[in-house]
Amino acid sequence: MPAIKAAPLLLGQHLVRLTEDGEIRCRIVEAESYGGAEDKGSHAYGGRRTNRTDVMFHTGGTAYVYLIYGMHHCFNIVTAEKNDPHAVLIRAVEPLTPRDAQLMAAYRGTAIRKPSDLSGGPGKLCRALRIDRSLNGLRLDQPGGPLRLESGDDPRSLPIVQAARINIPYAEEYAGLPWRFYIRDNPYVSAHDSKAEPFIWTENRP
DNA sequence: ACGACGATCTGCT
DNA sequence: GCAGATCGTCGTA
Repeated sequence: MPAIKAAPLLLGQHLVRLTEDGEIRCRIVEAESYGGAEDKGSHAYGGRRTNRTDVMFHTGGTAYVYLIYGMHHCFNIVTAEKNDPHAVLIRAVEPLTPRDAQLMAAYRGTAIRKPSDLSGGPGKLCRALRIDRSLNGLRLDQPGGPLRLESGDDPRSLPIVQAARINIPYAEEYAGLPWRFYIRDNPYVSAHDSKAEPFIWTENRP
């Protein structure tokens, strides 16, 4: 399905990471859509298919992980059919239990003063969950896999805020589009938008 | 083969 | 609020 439709549906869903230290469970609280070859903000703009963007052309449910600024990883979920490059960038997650939070904090290796320090931001959550490019191209629907997506809260019950995407000034007319979704007032979200109106997701939104 | 730059984060002012 | 880190990727030659 198109990333713009998949992004709000991913809110509340669980992300499960299996490492040698055990399993970490969290739920997605912020997601940003990168939709199709026409999106000037997307790595696959114009249908650009390179070694890096190749997995964006895979079928929905595949992980797209890349390195940014030479030091941070970003994790995306591919959402459409083969050869149609839609993906949703996961921008923030919330640990389900104190034990999950504790393991994530250990992986972060920096002082956690507020919830968003732990996993509020695409690079932070990747560090907190030990996600790197070794997971690029991974299927997220494999039981027992190192990283997987499982059903969690029904997004229809969540107050969802739709706001502009972050940090894509080069995207021209696509830069300001409200293609970022997050759970209202959630402390793990990377950036709140005071002007945006929250809504309850229905079949016809967005 | 080279150079510019990025879907970010951190620490310091 | 802002500079610096740090390297894979991609366009250009």
